[in-house]
Order: sequence, then structure tokens, then C-alpha cells
Amino acid sequence: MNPTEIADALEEIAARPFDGGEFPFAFAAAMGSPQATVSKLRSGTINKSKVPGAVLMNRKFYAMVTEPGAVDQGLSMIRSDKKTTTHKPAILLATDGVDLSAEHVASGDSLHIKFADLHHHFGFFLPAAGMSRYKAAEENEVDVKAAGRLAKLYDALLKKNPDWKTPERRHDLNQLMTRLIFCMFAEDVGIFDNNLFSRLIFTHAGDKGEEAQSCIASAFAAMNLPKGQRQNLPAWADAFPYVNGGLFADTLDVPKFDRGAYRYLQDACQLDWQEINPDIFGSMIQSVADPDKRSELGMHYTSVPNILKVLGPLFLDDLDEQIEKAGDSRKAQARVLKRIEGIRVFDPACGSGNFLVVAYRELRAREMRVLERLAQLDGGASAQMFSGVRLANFYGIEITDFAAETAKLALFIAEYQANARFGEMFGNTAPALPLRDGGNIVCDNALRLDWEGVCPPPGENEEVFIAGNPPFVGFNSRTPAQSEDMRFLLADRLKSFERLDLVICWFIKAADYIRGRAGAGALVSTNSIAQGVTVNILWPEVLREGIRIHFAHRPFMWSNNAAKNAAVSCVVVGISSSRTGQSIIFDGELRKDANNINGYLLDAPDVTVAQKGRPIFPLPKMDVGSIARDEGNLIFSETERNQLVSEHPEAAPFIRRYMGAREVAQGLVRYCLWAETNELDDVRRFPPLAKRLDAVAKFRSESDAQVTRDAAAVPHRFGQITGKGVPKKSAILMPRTSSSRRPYLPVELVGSDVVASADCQIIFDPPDWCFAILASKLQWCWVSTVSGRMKNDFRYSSTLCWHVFPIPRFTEDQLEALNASARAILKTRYMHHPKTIAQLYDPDDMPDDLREVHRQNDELLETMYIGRPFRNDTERLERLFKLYAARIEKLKKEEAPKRMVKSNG
DNA sequence: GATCCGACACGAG
DNA sequence: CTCGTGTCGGATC
Repeated sequence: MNPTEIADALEEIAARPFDGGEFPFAFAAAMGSPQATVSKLRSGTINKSKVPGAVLMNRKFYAMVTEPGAVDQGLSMIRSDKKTTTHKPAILLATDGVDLSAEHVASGDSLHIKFADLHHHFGFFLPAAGMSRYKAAEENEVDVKAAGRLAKLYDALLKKNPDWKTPERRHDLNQLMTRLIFCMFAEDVGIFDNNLFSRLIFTHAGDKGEEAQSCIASAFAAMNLPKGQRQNLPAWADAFPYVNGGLFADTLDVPKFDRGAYRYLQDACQLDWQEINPDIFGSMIQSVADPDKRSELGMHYTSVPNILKVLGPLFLDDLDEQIEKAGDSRKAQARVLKRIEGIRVFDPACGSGNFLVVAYRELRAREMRVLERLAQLDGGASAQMFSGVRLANFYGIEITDFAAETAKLALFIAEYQANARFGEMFGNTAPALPLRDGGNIVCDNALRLDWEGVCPPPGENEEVFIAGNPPFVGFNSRTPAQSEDMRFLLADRLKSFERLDLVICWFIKAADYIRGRAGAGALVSTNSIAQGVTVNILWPEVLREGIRIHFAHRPFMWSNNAAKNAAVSCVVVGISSSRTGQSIIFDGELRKDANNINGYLLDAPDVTVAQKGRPIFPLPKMDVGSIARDEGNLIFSETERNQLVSEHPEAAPFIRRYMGAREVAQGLVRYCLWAETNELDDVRRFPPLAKRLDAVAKFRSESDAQVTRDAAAVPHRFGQITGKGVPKKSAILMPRTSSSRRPYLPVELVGSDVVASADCQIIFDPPDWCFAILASKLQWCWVSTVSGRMKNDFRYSSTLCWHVFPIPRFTEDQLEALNASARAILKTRYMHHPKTIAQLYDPDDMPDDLREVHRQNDELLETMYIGRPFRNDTERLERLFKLYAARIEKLKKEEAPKRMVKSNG
């Protein structure tokens, strides 16, 4: 069951006469319980409640039918029932058939409604169906329902007209859908006479819709012809006004309707389309044309607050300031008006147009404010009939046809709604019909297209603002076509880009568009563009020849009203070709003026850190741990290992401790098989091990990767071994992924009997002072700035975090002092045995003595940099980046002569 | 729903 | 060849 089906089922219950004995079971069925489950519920076998008239379904809901007027008592009764604690229903609900009260147990939110309105609140009940709450559904009932009904109509039409499934016909079908939506909207808001469209279609199409095809075709044809030119159309079609405006410009085939499709069309017409939100609705009906995404129901739409994170600092805030400053000056206000009329907004990944819709709406709102102010200033003398904000100033590129069509429609609807408000305010408004020119939405691949062909460069008194939320696609999930697009765009420009996110292409293209002319752009992106290796590759290419980052939102968790938010950390980056204007960094609720915003989205010079496979300071090399590539077969839990060793004590030498990030941070214990290349037969002697080796060989031989298939021949060895794989005496382990909440990185020192997994970086047989550096605040600061991230957590990498970590030249004495400091930290940790690193470094619960020894370590180390401890993290980073930049400069100078020699030789 | 890291293919050097 | 990184995530409490 998806949300719309649940809504429909609840509507049916609400429409039927109330039957108290039946209601809980009907509700269970509406929530998607299969008939068999409902029967068991009815017979009492799985009804956990002992209260008469109440039904409790484990983890789903607890519903009670009460005496008339006793709804709230009923609810508090089941709330306090012990069974509620044991069986954890998601929803509590009590009703007497007139009123209904319900409660969402986890959040405590409650609902008090008339029983007959049950279906209007279906979003609230979704947890009873095992779904999480879907706020979009609660707030935008009409949008969800509309999307659901359109999906059914779409499916029914495709079923009846299989030949329409071809890509060419799909466009026609998509256009048909948007025209139908327009008509349904128009007849509900008064663009058409009340119910004009549905009345005429349902009168003339026959009871079963046998004539729907020709009726709709006639209606559309009429709307595309001025009255008086409709001789060839049936007389009834003359009632339609002339609409035109792109939407109806082309003639269009209409598919055949069968009874089902016809009924779904009727259902859709019955909705009150006046209430739909063009921004959200657009995203929702995108899923209509893509059955795979039906269950998502617009999950990835950008919420209005997130859109405003882009549009606000891009130009709306500036406009507001200008309006504010203009004050009582007629001339200044008129100038603002002029500027608003010259603003063009371009979304190169516009989807169903929600950025454009919001931008349009916001511009209209500001225009209204200015007009209002002007009317006050001159007593209405300058009142104007029409808005100067034209849809033609809104440009979009969208790759999927249905979304592109929807975007055009959404803009029309937004325009209509804005005009209606304009009319309310000023008493006059543009006639809704015929539609004027629409937005310039192009259905094409933005990465292949010359953007200037879509949105011509701004002329005199014009500004273009690029805004949008392009797709984030990591290299693992890219389609071949997307990879091709990246190569097409980037092959000649970037040294390595294959592993970067697709989203960077939009930044490159946006920078190209605005470079050398007045312009600005801002895009939502995954935070990976401001972290890790991407920074040094992407930003030097974007931030050249006058482009700067003029505002940025530091990473925030993606969220919209959808039930299951995409779990991704996002940033917004605004780039501009203008040197003037304050740079601003937004961090959560904070807003901070910046001198310069660099690729890490920090207020710092444009230094970006490049990966280095070897240390560029006097530090030992750090490696990534070894990778088993074994489908788990070379790895043993503690129990498995103990069992093996008790059965085959001679196998013990082949078993070693195996440590990943969890083992380091949380003290888990795992083991792995570890043998030398020539020991395959020695390992095979043990039947349990032989079995595992076979599994490894099988798994590897079926791999897509050549290197892994090759490794099938040595199943007793890890698929990728770093160096010798094991230390002589000791090793420092640094988890590759770790929580960023800890005040220090969870580094650990281990003995020789350990194999590090790829979830750890490892320094083999290190001096102790390395530990002191890795455990320092300075290292933490550096890592928090330059490391890659997973969500918001650190991805430690040797190439960015260690090999390039700036240190001063230490004296022998200083190294000795750091050695001692490292041992002091370790000793303090041991005193808290058996507490794990995760427990010891819990930011809320770090022991005082450990805190103190770390403070001393920091003081010792930092004094070696500048003769005293640093005052704050800003000072730490400044110093580190200065040292880094100087070192890179020096290396370049050393490199240059070498290259000369090479090229001469 | 907050928190915290696993495993591997695949590209880069 | 050897080595390192990313993941509009996922498991787990």
C-alpha cells in the first residue's frame, strides 16, 4: 500500500455508515493488513487487547470504539493500558463514530477530528501501516491525492494504449497529462466557468467514456483556436475559451480511454485543484511518469526553506535591502521596480520547476511590496495594470520530459495564483486568458547543451541568476550516459574527475556562464564538493579569472517534508563574478561575514590541499590497511576463532587479531586468517579453513574486478595487502571513519599480532611521537577541515590528513618530549581499563585526567610551533595552512629545475 | 531517530 | 603492477 491507497481506503471507511464492531478491522485493512491477518485479528488470536471493543495490533495501532461522547476517556484508557507499553503500537485511536481522537505514540502528537474527516488526515495514520510519518502528506493532502490519482490515470492510459509507451509517444502522453491538469485547475479557480471542462467532457463522452478520446481532442483544439475559427469542431466545444499560450499550441493526439481510465479521469476532476502547491505538487507528480519512483512520491523535492537558502543570498536579500533603503523615495522605488523586471532566473536542472516557481513567487511578492509603497507615496497615480515580472524571464533545462512539461505548467499556475493576489490588492489584474508566453523550459541534457542558447547572456539592465538543485550522483551509482557526460565536459579540463560527484559539472558550467560578465549562481550540492580530494580538483577550475564564492551554507542535513529524508549532508555554494559585495558564510543559524570563502567553505585564503602518497614533512609514511575481499570468509568472530583453535590447536599460528574502526574505537574483537603465500597447503589441512578458502575463491572468481578475480588463486591471502601487512613490533591505527563529535581522533597503538583492515590507516613500527601528533588538537583541526566526510563524520586519509600535515622541524629533545607525552596519554587510558576509546572520548563524558593529559600534550606540541599554545582553532588552522603553503611553494621550486633536466635529457 | 562506522570496486599513480 | 578513496548509506542500539 502506498500513501494514496491508504487515503482512498480511509475515505471509503469515512463514507460508509459507522459500524463500531467493524471499524477496527476495516481500519486494519486500510492500513494494509492482508485479509488473513484481519481475520486473525477478528478471531482474537493476534488482538493483544483485553478491553472490550478495542483492538491492539502489535507495533501498529491500538483502536478503541467508545460510547458516544467518551472518545477522550477512551484514548486515555488505552494510553495507560500496560499492553500499550509491551506491544508498542505506533498509533492510538479512539472513536465513537462522530469524533475521533488519535495519538502518535513516539512523538506524542495528537489529532482530534470528526470521524467523517478521517481520510483528510491519512498522513497521521501512516505509522499504523508501518510507514514513518509523512509530513508532506499531512500538510498537502491535495498534492498527494492528485499525484496518486494522476498515476492511476497514467497507468490506465498506457495499458489501453500500449503503442504510447514509445519515447516519442511518451511526450504526447506527458503533454496530455499537463493539459488535463491545467483544465482541472482552471475550472476550479475560475479561469474557466465553474466545472466547465468536466461538465462538457462527461456530458459528451458517454457513460463509459467511449467518446472521451474525440471529446478531449475537440476540447483541446477549441482551446487552441480563437472563437470564430472553430467551424470544424462540435458546437459544444465553442464554450471553451481561447487558452493557447504554448500549453495548447500544438495539436495533440489523444489516447483511447477505456472504462477504467475514464473513471480515473472523473476521480481526478473531483479534486479541488485550487489548493495545489505548484512547488511541491510538481515534484510529486514527477513520480507519476516513473513507476519505479512511485513510492517515493516526490521524496527528493527541495523544500521551500532549502530553496530560499539558495535564492535569498543569491539576490532576494539584496533586493529586500534595496527596497528598505529606497524608503520614501519614489525614484528609488521605481528603480527597484525596474531592476525586478530585468531579473532573469535560470535553473539548469529545473526538474518540475520548484526553484523557478519559488523565485517567481518571491519576485512577484517583492514587486507587490514596491507597488504598494509607490501607491502610498503618490496616491495611486502610478498604479499599474500588469506585473512586470514575466514568465519569459524564467529559464530551465530538464532532462526528463514529464518534469519539463510539469515545470511549464507549474509556472502557469504560479502566475495565476500571483495574479489573483495582485488583483485582490490592486483591484485590477491581467486577464487569465489567453495565456501569455510561458517560461523557457527546454527538455534536454544540461551537460551537453550550450547554456547561452537556452538563456541568452544578460543585456543592458538585465541580470541572470543561476539557481538550482542539480542531481548528486557518486561514481558508484552513475549511469554510463552520465559518465559519458562527465568525460565530454571535463576530459580536457580536469586532471582526475572520474571519482568525483556528477554535481561538479553544474558548478563548472555555471562558472563558465558567468565568467567575464555580470552574473551569479548558487546551487545545492552534496557536501563532498567542499571536502576531501574534490576540493583541490574542482575549485581551482571554478575560482579562476574573477570568480569567487560570495556565499555558502556550511554542511546541513538534507530535509524536506518527505517521510524518509534522503540521508545526505548538503551545502549551498554561491559563486559570483563580482568583486564587490560582502561574502557571507551561513552555518546553521549563524551568519558570518567573511573576507574570503575558500573551497572548504571556510573564511580563509584559497589554499586547497592536494593528496600526497608520501609525506612532504619529516613524518613516516602511513598506509591504508589490508583489504580481505573475501565476503567475510577470512574473518572470525571471537567464538568462531575459539572453536577453531579448540578443535585444531595447530591452526592457531594462522590466526591474528583483525582490527577495523570498530575494533579500535569500541574494543570489539575479531580475528582473521593470515598466512604467507607458500602456506596455502598448510592452511588447507584444516577442514573448516579449507571450506572457507573455497568460499573465498568462489566469491573472488565471480567478481567484476580483474584484480579480485586474479586473487582467487590465493584464497588464503587477503585480496589487497599493504606492504607486508603486519608490523614487526608495533603499529599506530587510525580509523578511517569516525564520529566527528569526539574532541580527539580515536588513534590507537597496537602490538605486532594485528592485521589492520581497510577501515584503518596504519603506520608500521612508528616512533611514539607520531601518536602524540595524531592525538593532538592540531591534527583534529586539520582533519576536520581537509578530510573527506561520510555524512558529517570524518574520513581519515593518509594522503590528505597525514602526509601533508604541517609540522615544524623538531629537535631531538622535542621528539623525546613528545614520545613521553604519547606514553602519558596511553598510560592514562590504561588506568581506565576496560573502558573503550569510544567511551573515554565521549564528548559528554571524557574523564578529567584524560582531558588534562591531552591538554598538556597540546600545550607541549603547540609551543613547538609558535612558542605558546594557540588561542583557538582559527589560529591553529591559519598557522597550519601557512606552513603548508610555504612547504608546497618550496617543493615547487625544488621540482622545477628537475623537470628542466628531464625535458632536456 | 540518533549514532556510528563496513566492504569493496574501481580509478589513480 | 600497487595503492587509496568514495558512498542523495546502512546497521544497530
